[in-house]
Amino acid sequence: MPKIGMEPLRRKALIDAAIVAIGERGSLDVTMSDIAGRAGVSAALAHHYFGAKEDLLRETMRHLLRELGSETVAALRSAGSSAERVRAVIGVNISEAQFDPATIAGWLAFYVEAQRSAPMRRLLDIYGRRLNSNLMSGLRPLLGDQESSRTAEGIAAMIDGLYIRRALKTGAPDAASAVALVEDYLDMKLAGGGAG
Amino acid sequence: MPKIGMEPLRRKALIDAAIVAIGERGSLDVTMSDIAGRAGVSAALAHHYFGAKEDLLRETMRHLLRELGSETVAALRSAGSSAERVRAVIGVNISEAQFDPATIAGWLAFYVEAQRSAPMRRLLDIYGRRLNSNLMSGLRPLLGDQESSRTAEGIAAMIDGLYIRRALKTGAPDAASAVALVEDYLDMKLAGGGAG
Amino acid sequence: MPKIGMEPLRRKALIDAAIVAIGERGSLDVTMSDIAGRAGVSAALAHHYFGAKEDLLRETMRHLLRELGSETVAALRSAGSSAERVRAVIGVNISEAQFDPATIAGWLAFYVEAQRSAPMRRLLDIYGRRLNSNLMSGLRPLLGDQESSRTAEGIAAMIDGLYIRRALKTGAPDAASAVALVEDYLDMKLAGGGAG
Amino acid sequence: MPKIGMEPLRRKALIDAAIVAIGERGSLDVTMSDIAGRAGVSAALAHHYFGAKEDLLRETMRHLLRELGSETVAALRSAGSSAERVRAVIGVNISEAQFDPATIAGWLAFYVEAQRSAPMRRLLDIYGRRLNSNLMSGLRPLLGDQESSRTAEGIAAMIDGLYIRRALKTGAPDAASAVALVEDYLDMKLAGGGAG
DNA sequence: AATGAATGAGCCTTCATTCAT
DNA sequence: AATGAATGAAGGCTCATTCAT
Repeated sequence: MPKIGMEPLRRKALIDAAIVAIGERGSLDVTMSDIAGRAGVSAALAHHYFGAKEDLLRETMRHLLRELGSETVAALRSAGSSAERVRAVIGVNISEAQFDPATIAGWLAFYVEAQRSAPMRRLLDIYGRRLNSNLMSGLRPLLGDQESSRTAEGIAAMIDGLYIRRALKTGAPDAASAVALVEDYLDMKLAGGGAG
Repeated sequence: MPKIGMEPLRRKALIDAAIVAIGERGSLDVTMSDIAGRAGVSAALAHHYFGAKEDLLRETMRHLLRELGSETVAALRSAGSSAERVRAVIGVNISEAQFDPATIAGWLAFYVEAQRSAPMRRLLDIYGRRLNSNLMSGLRPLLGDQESSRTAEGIAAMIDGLYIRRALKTGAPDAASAVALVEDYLDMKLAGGGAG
Repeated sequence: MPKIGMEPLRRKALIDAAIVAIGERGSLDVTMSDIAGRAGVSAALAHHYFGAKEDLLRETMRHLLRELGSETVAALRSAGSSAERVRAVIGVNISEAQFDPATIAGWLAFYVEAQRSAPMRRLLDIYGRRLNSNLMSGLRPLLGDQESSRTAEGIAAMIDGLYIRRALKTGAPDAASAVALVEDYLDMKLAGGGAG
Repeated sequence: MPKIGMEPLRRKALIDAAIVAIGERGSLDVTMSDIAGRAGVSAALAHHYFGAKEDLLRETMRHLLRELGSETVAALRSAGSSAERVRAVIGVNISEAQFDPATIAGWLAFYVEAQRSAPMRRLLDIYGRRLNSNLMSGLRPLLGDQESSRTAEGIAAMIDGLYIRRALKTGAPDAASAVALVEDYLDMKLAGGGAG
């Protein structure tokens, strides 16, 4: 019987391969042949399923976003207090899964690409807004609108900064220390520090 | 007009053109022709003066580093207290000059490239160590070794994070707000907040 | 028409085209585009099948060697006496097939290239050793070790010399005269002439 | 005072540099910059004195020919008998001076170029005719017209063959053995061997 | 006499993409 | 469903050559 229902499998394999390839190379500057080869198929098939390279990359990014999204939902579900919600969001963004170099390299590459590609930027905006809203929902009950906003911004910046530093590997903190650094910032805020 | 002594002028023009091109494109994925064209010369001349594309890019990065270095030295010179030293360093890294989108995009592009290119990574390491040492020299008298180290790390991460967010332009803070955000963090630390 | 199994055909066509191109030009200084064009394909395809220009050239030389090898084997098979073996080897090296200007130009070009390229030199060494061993196997029973060695050297030198003179076309002898010249040398040796 | 009469010095230096460069590279595929650099001048000056690369190369070849010519004249002057004349010609063509690898590589390179360039071919033809006439003038009194012609051809072929083998260095005979090989051929001819 | 400055032309090579099977 | 075949377009790099000084 002819192989049926291969499409989802192939798409998944290609996206996974793309993540690995991008992770290794540290940028989106990977060839379709390379990705397809890692997925065990021909480059022509990759085009067959995704259209153009750009589409495959966009799907890959979407995949990363979706994964982060599910992890976040799961983490928030078991968070009781407002503070716990904030910590959950921080924890997910700097979890072992997200903080592995290949994944980080992927994120970075997409950040770079987003400067040029509107669709990519739109995807990243979604992520940004979601992160912000998740942080705000935990912070607002504790700090008020203005300070919450400021704090969310600080946390987000720190996370992004830790990502980029981690990507370069040189003396970058591991996930645990990174989380500690951000939570330390949060703790100071919750303790009433800051401009407020 | 004399046709002699063009080399330094051309090198400068080519490096400036490279920064602009990289800034516009948001990555190192620019062509020699593009860069040379912006500098008003042929691609062949760019090769004549720099050898290979890689060399031109490395020189460009070196230029960025050197500029940041001079600004830092100047800023530190007029800093009186330890706290002022730290604020000076923050101020330079998020100065109008450094925080302009094209320059930032250049930095980012080099960060990405550093994942793959050892020479680039070495250059970035220099920057990282210099930033850290500058921060530490101001923090240590105020916070002690351990907390200084932590704080320096936090500040550096925040700066990098603000850079990357700024590169995407979407709703990113301007230089002034960015400085305020980092100084807020610093103030809390100096006020005795944090893990200590 | 089936579009499968083109590889061996294309490889053959490209190698043939390379021989013609090199023959016309008289050196390896031919472009991939030229070769590909003669084979009726794009330059990109030539790269697809051979990797780099160097590889195509090496394969081309290997092809020349292999052809000479087969012809030699065939000729030796029908050689009865020792003397006939020697004549067979001479005949093959200066056969109509080998003595055609394009083929000769190819050989010459490879000789030149071998001065610079170790892989090419290795290939030519194989040819040299094989020619010598073939000549020796016929000569040794008739002339003894030392004189055989000398004679083989003389024959080989004469053949190479005739090749190079033929390549220049100007007043060079045709295959028949060339063979006669070498056989004349051989006959004198067999008749007891020379230093012995 | 302005440097006067530099022209002949520069021309000589450039031609010498060309010989060295060609000898090292084993072909005419050398750059004007390389040659000029070896001569201690700019590439522009080489053009100033020679016009185009082709002209410099032609002059270089002419120089090689002229040198061989003078050596031949000198050698013939001290040759008494006809046989000695022939040996003198052989000796000059395979003298230490002519048989050094760089010079040989130069000759070979010009042989190759002559396939394409009419002017080069004309120069080589001069050499060929001169060699033939020199050999014939010594052989004719001893062997008669027909056999002389044949013998001259054989000697010339052997010399060319020894050159090419020498260029590849691999197990090629030194000048002395090479001379011995050709003289052995000559001796057999003079002793009455051959087709006659 | 001599050279730095500058370029056009050309070549190798890579790669995304299409197509027929 | 899958792939080998094939190519156009583009980029990096080299080099002979010209020109103004």
